[in-house]
Amino acid sequence: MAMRAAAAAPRSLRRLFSTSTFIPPPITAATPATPPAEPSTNLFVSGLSKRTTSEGLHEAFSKFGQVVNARVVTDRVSGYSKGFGFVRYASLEDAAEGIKGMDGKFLDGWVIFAEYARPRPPLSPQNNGAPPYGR
DNA sequence: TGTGAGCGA
Repeated sequence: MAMRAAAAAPRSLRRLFSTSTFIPPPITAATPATPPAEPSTNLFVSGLSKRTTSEGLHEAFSKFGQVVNARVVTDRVSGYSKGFGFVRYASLEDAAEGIKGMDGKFLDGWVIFAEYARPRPPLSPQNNGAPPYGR
């Protein structure tokens, strides 16, 4: 009565068992999507309004933790906001609270997203932190 | 012009 599911196995799965090459899609491999970075005091905030400034970020994120520094990325030529910024907290726990307290929330009329910033190598002092594309 | 999903000079 019951043993009929095995016989009625999906034809699609038949190939997987007949194939000698067991190559399942690795989950730990590089994913096309953007994986969340590891916990850090540096937060990456996106979805900011063009009118949002670093002060707005600092005040908005300071309500969930001690913000050491907040900065909105702006264009050097035009000076306009790029629509995202960075917020650095005093500790990792404050950063986590800031993410859970501001991620998916409204700021300046726009829904913003807060997450850990990607690990980035520091600038070399020998180059005085000058951009590689600046002769 | 800065109505876009983006990681900083």
